[in-house]
Amino acid sequence: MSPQSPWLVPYWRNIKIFRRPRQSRGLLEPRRSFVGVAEAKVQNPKTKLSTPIYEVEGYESSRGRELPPIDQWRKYFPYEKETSTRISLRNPDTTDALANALVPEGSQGKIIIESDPGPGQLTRSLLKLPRERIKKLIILEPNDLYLQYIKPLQAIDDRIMVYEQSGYEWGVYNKLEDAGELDDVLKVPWTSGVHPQLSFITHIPTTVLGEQLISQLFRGIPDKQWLFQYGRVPLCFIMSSRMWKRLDAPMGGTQRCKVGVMGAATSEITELLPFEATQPFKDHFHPVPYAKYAPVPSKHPDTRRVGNPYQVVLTVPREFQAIQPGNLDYWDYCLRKMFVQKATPLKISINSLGPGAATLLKKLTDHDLPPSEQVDIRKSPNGLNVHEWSLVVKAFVEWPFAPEDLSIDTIFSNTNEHR
Amino acid sequence: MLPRTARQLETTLLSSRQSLPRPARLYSSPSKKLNAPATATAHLPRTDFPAFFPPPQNVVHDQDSAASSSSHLLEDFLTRKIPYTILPTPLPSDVPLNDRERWFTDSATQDQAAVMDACLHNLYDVPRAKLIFDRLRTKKGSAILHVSMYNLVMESYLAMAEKDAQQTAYWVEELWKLYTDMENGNEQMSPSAGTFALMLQAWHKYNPTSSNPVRSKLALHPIQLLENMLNKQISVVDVVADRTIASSDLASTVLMSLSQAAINLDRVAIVTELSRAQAIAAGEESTTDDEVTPVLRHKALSPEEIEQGVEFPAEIPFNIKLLRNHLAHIAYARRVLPDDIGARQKHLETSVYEIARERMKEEYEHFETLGINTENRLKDSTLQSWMWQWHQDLRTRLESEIKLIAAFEAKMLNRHDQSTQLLSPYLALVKADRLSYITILELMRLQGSGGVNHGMKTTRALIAIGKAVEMEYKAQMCRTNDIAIPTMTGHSTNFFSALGYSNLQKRRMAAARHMQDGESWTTPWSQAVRSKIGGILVECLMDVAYVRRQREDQVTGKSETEDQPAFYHAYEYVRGTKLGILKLNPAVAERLSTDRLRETIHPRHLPMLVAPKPWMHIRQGGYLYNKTSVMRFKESIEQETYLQKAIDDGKMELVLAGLDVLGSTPWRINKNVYDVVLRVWNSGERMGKIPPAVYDQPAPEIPENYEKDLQARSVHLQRQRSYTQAKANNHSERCNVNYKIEIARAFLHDKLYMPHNLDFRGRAYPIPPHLSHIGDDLCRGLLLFADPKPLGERGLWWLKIHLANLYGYDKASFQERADWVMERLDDIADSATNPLDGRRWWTKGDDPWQVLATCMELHAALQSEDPHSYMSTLPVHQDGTCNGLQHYAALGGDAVGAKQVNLAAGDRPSDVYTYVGRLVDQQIEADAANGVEMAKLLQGKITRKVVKQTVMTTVYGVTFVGAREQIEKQLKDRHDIPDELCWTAASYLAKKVLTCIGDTFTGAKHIQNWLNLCARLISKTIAPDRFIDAIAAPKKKRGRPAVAMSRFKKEQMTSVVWTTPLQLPIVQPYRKHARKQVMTAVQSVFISDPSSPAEVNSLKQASAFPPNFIHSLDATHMMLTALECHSRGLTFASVHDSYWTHASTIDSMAEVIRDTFILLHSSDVLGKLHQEFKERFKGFKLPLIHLQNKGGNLVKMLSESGVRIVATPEQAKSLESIAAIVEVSETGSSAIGEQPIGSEGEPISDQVFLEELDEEDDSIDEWEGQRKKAAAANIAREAKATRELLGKFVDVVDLLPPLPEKGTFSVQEIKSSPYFFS
DNA sequence: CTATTCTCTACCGACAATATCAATAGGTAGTGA
DNA sequence: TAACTACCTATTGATATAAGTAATAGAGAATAC
Repeated sequence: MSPQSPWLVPYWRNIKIFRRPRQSRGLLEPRRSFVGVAEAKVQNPKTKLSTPIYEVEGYESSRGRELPPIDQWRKYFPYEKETSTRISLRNPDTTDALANALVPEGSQGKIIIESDPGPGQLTRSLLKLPRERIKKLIILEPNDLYLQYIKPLQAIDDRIMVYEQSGYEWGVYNKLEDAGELDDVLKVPWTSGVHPQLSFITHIPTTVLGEQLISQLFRGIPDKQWLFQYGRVPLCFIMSSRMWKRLDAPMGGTQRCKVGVMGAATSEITELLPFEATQPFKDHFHPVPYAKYAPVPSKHPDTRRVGNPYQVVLTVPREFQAIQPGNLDYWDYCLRKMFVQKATPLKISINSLGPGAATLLKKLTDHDLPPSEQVDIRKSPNGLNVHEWSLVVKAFVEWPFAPEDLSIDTIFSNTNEHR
Repeated sequence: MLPRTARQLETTLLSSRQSLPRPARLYSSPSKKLNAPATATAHLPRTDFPAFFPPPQNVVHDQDSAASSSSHLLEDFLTRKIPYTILPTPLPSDVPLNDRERWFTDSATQDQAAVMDACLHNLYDVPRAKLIFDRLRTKKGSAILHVSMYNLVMESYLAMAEKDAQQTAYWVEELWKLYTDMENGNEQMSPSAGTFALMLQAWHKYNPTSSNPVRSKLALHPIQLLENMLNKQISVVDVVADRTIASSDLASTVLMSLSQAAINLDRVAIVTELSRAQAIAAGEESTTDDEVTPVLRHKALSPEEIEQGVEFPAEIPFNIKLLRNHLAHIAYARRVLPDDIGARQKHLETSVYEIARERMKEEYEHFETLGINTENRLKDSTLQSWMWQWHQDLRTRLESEIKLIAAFEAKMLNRHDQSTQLLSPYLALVKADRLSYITILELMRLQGSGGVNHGMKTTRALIAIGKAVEMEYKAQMCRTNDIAIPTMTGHSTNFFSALGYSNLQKRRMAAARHMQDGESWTTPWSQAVRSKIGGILVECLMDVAYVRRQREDQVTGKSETEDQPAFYHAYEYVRGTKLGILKLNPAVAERLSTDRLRETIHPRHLPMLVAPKPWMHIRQGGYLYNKTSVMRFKESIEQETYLQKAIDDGKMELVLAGLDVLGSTPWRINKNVYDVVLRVWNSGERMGKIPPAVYDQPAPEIPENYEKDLQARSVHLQRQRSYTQAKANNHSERCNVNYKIEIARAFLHDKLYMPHNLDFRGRAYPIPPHLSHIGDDLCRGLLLFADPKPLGERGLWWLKIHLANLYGYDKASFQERADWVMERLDDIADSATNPLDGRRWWTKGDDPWQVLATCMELHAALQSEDPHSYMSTLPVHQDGTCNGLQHYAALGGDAVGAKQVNLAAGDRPSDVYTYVGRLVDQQIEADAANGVEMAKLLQGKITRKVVKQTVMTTVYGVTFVGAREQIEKQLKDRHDIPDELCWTAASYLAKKVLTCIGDTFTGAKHIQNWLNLCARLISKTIAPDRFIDAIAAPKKKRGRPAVAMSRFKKEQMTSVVWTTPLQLPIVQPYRKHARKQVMTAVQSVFISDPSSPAEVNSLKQASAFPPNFIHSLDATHMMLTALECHSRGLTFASVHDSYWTHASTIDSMAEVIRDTFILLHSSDVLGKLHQEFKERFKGFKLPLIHLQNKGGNLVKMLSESGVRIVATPEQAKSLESIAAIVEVSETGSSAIGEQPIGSEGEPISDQVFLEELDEEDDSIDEWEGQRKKAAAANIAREAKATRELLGKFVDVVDLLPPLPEKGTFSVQEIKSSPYFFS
């Protein structure tokens, strides 16, 4: 086996599994799944700081502790497959503004989990805030190069805990708990307002994975999974405008989609900074694509291409959850099936829900019910609000002949044939 | 309670299967009379049936001489130059339509023709048909136009003249006009016998002295018509006997007028001919000589015929049927399938829907008598009874729906132009009653296909239903045409002699022509039309078909019912893209694995009761009325066109004869095995690969932290999903077995035959999909040869070996295997006599059901008084040991490889898998010694099983990734390697295994590479006749390279095409088909248009060529063996590389297998392929730019295989990126042609691209100069290497690598290798 | 005419993404010269 | 009657969709323009 360059290791592997190349472990040596803080402090970074391509005067001595000048980021963080789709805030003014918006004056003793911070511009802005506002800052960052600019901060500020894993691995949160990292987080009842301590921030990459993460996190809310077991924890996403548009799509519009409904049903979603505050992309984010063949105002602004607009979004779980605990799968199923024909009136599109689903129409238009409990079946799925959706789902749940197996698909994967 | 009763009834029905009436009833109508002819079969002399081939004993006496001489003939046959079928390369899609139509009809035209066809049928809308026809016939020379199309149109005109009294004059006039145009050459379409038959009728009906005179200036008197006929050398008898002449009276009249005309013209010969025809038709003259009794005259009329008022032949003086029959006898060289023998099969094929209806109705009424009221009908009855209900509703619905559609379309036509796509004509072709059955049955049949649980992909369903309607229409036409069916295409004691071949050819062509003349013109429907028709039918079905479901509320215990659609439409997402599916209501799906299914199977999917109709043409053969294609085409009309051409040219005789041989083998169901199968089935238990009735694995439990922990949740979901999948698999397996049992039961007391057709490489497959010898162990266990042969001493011995093989003991010498069996006679006897209640030894074998069958056969033989004279029917197999590698080894002369796949003799069989396993093991030992961790882990764990699949699949070009996957699976199965290491270990092993295989089969490796390279090069070429246009095409952007590059991509239209030694042209179908959305009533459907041209997929062309070539070779070997076995009187069947015959004839078959293999491989197969490429692709240009790729791999490979192209020193300088294969010529000659891209220069002559042009250098400069002037500064930026390559082309023939050198192994050694096939 | 991303990965039997919406093409009807 | 425009509809093309991409090497094609 030729030793693989760590750079060639695809991105998802670092997210899912363990950062170190296989070769670094002995064959049967158990996997080290987690690098603790203490250990990380003692242990020298495996990779040495590599010599930068261009020296910046006076910078080298503080390198790591401080970030390079923002116009030099391309040189200090050159193209790497692993990070190529990870968008990070680069402009310190923007991050300052964001930090202030997220932890405004008057906040106290916040515990913030920042997942996948990249080089850490935002991290630094957070640390610059008045000390009493933030009690603890937990960083989840898997990339070696970025860690070189994150870890030195630990020496400066003891509020920082660094975990060398991505926040996209569910396992890492179990680790946090096991390590007692969240022991001092209060469990705040859902009805007692937004969680006063805990906040979550993450940069969302421009990949399917990023978009997945967002929808997964919404899905964690109804059953109070993940951080939501502590209460209504606000989430801050630095995400593509493409994704924001989907979340923000108005009822009845062509953009309205499943994740938009799920988002609206579970959370209040706002732009934490105005759109313009993070535009244009090249002034605010890293990486800026090589301009010659991929100019930044792209022809297709709504694709996952690096360089398309990014912005900052805040989501706060709603106190009243339209999705009853345990009903998540039903919602998922109904939305998924119905949005196939999102512009077709319910009267017809309801059939997607299963054989004989047309009988649900009777329930939805039952004149014995108050008008607020009825649904206009001439509307199409993209024209329904959350309340109307909850009526549809309710009818479905109560339908004795509803399909039993709501699991993702009934199509066999055709991978494992052959005898 | 009612449900209980129903349940009981159901079990009663199930368990009493065996005692149900014999299946013959299944295919017969209630009337007893029909059965009579069928039973008469038994009394016919053996020689007459199956009459397709001469009885073996005729051949036996000169077997030796025949064998030895045939071997010479075969050798001559194989070593001659193979005649190629050559057609033009398809043109790219942006070439104007007209230029493309000569060979490949586009689907818009196809649709027009099909609508016309439909409009003509039953005179549905002849005026519209005429409009379309007039448009179509402007496309002179297009492939779609055919004289039989003209004839059908004219026939309809004539019928319209009669039907529409107001318009008689108009139609008659149009008829004569069209004829005149044909005669005077305006149409480029010469009239045929059919045309004249029509014109004579027209004259007869509307001549000035007739009762209904129509004045037409163009009308011709029979005298003139006869003159025209004679000019075209058309037989007058053919005219008289033509299909379009409906009655004997009319025929007689036509004959008279022709006779009169002949007298007037003083053509004595014609007069004589006609009077003889008259005598035949009058029954005065024996139609044939003494050998064959005239069939028709003595035939009793069938009840149907009596019903239809067919008159007794003897009662009329002139019977056209007699004449037609006579002609058929001549065309088929007297081998005509007697009506009574074909009757049951014909009835089966034509009356499926009626039979199904009767059965459903019966079932329905049966329930009625049980007192189940209509209220509960939807809930409690059986599948059949439901189907009957659905059918009633759907039929009514369709009747009104079709009217609505017709009205709507009529309205649209008034408002708009004619271009609207019409569907109503198609729907009018088949009665609503049948449309309804087709829809229901097809949906039931497709249930579970495409990996959809209890359902199917919409696209597939709609197309299948549309196609079924089309098939039904065409089957009806066949029945109406009622052409006599041949039982042979001719035979020859030797297929390979020139004389034998030309005999075959002559006879087959005469038969094909006769069939074709007897059929009226029709044309296939496009995929879009099929899916639209399917859409309408399915939509209606979903709307009307309901079942009642009942369930109890788990909390309240209250029972709820609801009427639900029996079929419903839904969408699923597959990796984020939508997929439309049609599903059965769960209540229905449940019944499919329990209820009886025979009503749901179309005979198009069943074995036949008589030997298949011999293959005469591309869709002429196999089933008697249901048209099947002789080759299974991928979505590629290119393949079809090639085959059509090859058949037309008479090159396919041996292939077709081979298929006939395979189809002529009679089979029967193994009753003893069947009984055991049935018992297992009814018990519902899991055994011998029969799945249990109720899935027996526990569902995964929900973990505690499921609610809170995202990770736990996703793990559980995954488990749940795989459980659901396994359960669904169980169900669909159960359904499959149900089908097999059902079919076996239906044929329990009959001989059955498997019609065969080919895949595009020439491999033969039995057409029946459910039950055939190509199926799984269960299918094979259920099948026996119908004709017994005495075992003999050798037969008994082979039978034992066969048993050992099936059980899995196949690595020992033959004698050891036989001994092994003898040691287990006790177990065998126990298995045979007490299969289920005994020790069940058979169930532990590799192929349990076949083991059981063999145990029974062996036991019976040993129990009999004289085992050697035991009449055995069990097929005994001879399997090639890794057949693909055998062919490779023979091609490459690999000594080591040959030994391992038993081409070379050994005292016991070699096993490649073990061998490769050992090699890998040795390397691992070495690595382990060097301290490689992974090697230490894997030490001693490399079994045969681990490497087997990979070795097998190297023939198919498995890649590293694939191999790793296979090995990983195997390692995981061992359970002695930690799961998380399996993957790494598999990576490590995969590399080793692939290298070891390469080392063992060096010759094979080289050949594989050679084939791959050839295909890679060929698929990137531009055909010579397209070349000039191709490079001149992009005019807009003045030679911008990007444009040129994409241009080249578009111009990649050349598929790899080659010809097998049996002259079958093989076209690789891999192209990048553009697909479009087509709106149907159910949903939009995403289909490709097979007739629209598409670029080749060169990657696929290259990677699939080596396996395809090898398969075309093993197919050839099989066909040769089949033909030769037939000549020697052996019963033969095959599953690609497994050859079957009676135990007693194994020895002779073994000899044939070896002879044919040796001769095949002695005929310089590869050399011929190389030669063919050189000829077929002569002048095909390859843009040099395509040789550039990442890492220069291609150039490196070419260079290593010895490719050199000649270039001038100047050129060489500019060709650095491909320097490895450039040879600088001293003389200034060059194989590289140059042409700036996209310049609008004058036409370029061919010589520019060929070598030895002194002026060429000048021309280069000139071009360069021009370009520099014209081009702006940005062009100057173009990278040097690419610019230099872009304008350069080379003949692909110059690039084809020389053949790799052959190794030392000589194929003659195979003769003495006992384990070559074993 | 380079950098980056995407695709595909074993042959055959046995084939498949679809709803929606904006933009465009094409046809009709009406009108006034 | 030819020509023009406004208006309407059928066709075409582009785009979004789901969501742990189970594990992932390496070549070749496609894409960006």
